[in-house]
Amino acid sequence: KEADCSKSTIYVYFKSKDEIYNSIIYEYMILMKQGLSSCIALYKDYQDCYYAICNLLVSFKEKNPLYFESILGKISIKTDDMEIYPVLEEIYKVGEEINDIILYFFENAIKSRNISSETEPLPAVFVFWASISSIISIAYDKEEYFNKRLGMTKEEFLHYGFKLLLKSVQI
Amino acid sequence: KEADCSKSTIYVYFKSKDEIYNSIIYEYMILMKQGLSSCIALYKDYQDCYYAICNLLVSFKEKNPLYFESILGKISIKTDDMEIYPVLEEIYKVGEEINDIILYFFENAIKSRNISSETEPLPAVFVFWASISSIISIAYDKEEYFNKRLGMTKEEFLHYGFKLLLKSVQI
Amino acid sequence: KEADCSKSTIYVYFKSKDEIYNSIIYEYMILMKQGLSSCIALYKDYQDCYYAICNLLVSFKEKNPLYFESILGKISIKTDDMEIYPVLEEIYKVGEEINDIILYFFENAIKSRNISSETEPLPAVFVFWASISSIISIAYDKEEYFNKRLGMTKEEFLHYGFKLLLKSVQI
Amino acid sequence: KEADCSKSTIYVYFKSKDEIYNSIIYEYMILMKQGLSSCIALYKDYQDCYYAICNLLVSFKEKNPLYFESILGKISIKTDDMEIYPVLEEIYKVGEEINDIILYFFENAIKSRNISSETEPLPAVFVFWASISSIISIAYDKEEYFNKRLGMTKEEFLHYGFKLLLKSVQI
DNA sequence: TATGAATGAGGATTCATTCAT
DNA sequence: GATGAATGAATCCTCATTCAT
Repeated sequence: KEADCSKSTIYVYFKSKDEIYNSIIYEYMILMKQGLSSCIALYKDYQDCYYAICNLLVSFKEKNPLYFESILGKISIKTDDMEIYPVLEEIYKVGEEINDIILYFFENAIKSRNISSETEPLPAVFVFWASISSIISIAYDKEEYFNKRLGMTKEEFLHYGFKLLLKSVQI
Repeated sequence: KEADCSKSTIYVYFKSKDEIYNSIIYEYMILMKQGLSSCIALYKDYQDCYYAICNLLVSFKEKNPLYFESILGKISIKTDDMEIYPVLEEIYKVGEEINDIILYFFENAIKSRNISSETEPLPAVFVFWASISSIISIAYDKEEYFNKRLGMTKEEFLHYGFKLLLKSVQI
Repeated sequence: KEADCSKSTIYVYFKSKDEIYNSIIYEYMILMKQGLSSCIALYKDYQDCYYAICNLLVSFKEKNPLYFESILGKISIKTDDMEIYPVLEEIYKVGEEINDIILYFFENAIKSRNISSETEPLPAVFVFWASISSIISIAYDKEEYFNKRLGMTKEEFLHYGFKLLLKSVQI
Repeated sequence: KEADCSKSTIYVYFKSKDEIYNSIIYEYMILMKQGLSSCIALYKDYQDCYYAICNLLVSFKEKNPLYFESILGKISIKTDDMEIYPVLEEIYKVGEEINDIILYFFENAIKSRNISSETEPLPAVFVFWASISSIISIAYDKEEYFNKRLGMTKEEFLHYGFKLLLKSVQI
């Protein structure tokens, strides 16, 4: 409806529903990568950068609630369907690039002695990736509950969560 | 097949597929609650207890990969369907009890000065809940990738993730 | 419509359209085999038997014009789909049995010196099978034309064709 | 693709898929007629001519396996669609001309006392037409089976079939 | 003349659910 | 209480055809 065209027209541009889905994921991942690059480029202070990245993810959840988890879930996944849907290969590549950006953030913060040198940067990338995205998801899903039981707005909860996580690697 | 009865017979006991699904979730949540209670009861050292809880969640993912996320997602959620499916009310209640158990763990660890008194226990419950479950999920989903790129087994990655998280609240 | 049930009901009994199609073919082939057996059993004179077989085929075309060619086409064909549709295996077997019946007819007629001993019975089975079925098909398809241009009824044409064919092996 | 034009362009030259199909058939029928004329002109010996015609048909099957049956099936068919697709009228005419060529072959062979004077040439045209084309079709469709069960190559089977058929009219 | 873009109508298939017995 | 039989509604997808340019 939004594209103002009939169902059959979609099939002129995409081979199957799977391809539509993968293409959407791919587009969002490209945006995600660009957003992350900007964060790294703009914020030199590691804390500013960290929160900028967190907020970027929040804005993705805000704009694409339905695809948020899918986007993150597609990172670092190889499948046999890659031969059928070449876009999956592209998705994998952007996923790697996204990982590399976060990895760069950790390595830099270790070098500048802002986060503990004990931190193994590569696994930490995935621990943070998983934790942050999951915190964002529950902040949205359980917003009402958090208002009532915790007396916290979604934003307050998110900030608390991001801060707590960061402590795990801070000196 | 496993229940050794026909599809129609299921409808004698459950109103709909949704109700079946919710009932399964409910059963698993009861088991989860019992498991958590046991952890709290058995392990007096806060670290032992923490890892016991983590391992409990891992064993749930192992046994019920398909329901793992659903179980955790259903905690602390109120919906309009509660009037249609009374089991949702029960799910909510067990969810609260599960939260209370984890909360008790945090409060105790704060009292015994094992974890930082700055930690706000109630929001921390949710941050940990979200992070641990998400780390477990990606450990299983991206196992192959972690083996290759990180040179880590699933178990090593999980232990690293759990340890890192705990640091966020440790003194 | 004829089965007085909805499309979905069909899928309770058959896995796919292919399976429906193959099952129909199979049923007709069983009938064909039974019909041929009866001919062989009933008619001891080779000419009587030959025409009885021809007429049997005509009656099949009459009753199942749409499947007639398919039935004959499925004889002696092996395909990779046999693993997917077990009924294809059955179709192949009945096809072989049908071939054996016709083969028996030829061998007997050779033994009884009614048809030429030069005739190689096995290839002859297929030549006759192909020719007779094709003659029947055109007799029905071009009936109107034959009426006008040849001044022959369908039945006259068929009889002429069958007789002509038989001459090819007669002493 | 082969015509190096877009799908829509086809519709400039043809009204519908049916018309494309009929036009292809028509072209092949013209070729068939020319081929048959050549056979008649080139081979004066009736046997040489007969086998030349058979081989011509085989080469048509070889080159256009998908259209072979259609080409032969369209001969001597009148339909109501003739008003919609004028090419069907043309197809009918060439069909008649093809019939006349074969008819001429039979009449000549009867005159020259090479084939039996009992043979009614006009119906024989159709019996041979049907039989030869059907033998060719099964030779291709069941080639593998014939190799195994009959120990015959496609070519051997075809030659055997053509020879057998000819016996039906030989003196 | 040529075509890019679009699509309606249909077709195969699935699946949660119902209901008479 | 248990179930065999049935199905409506939806979903993914195809394809011959149209039409504005």
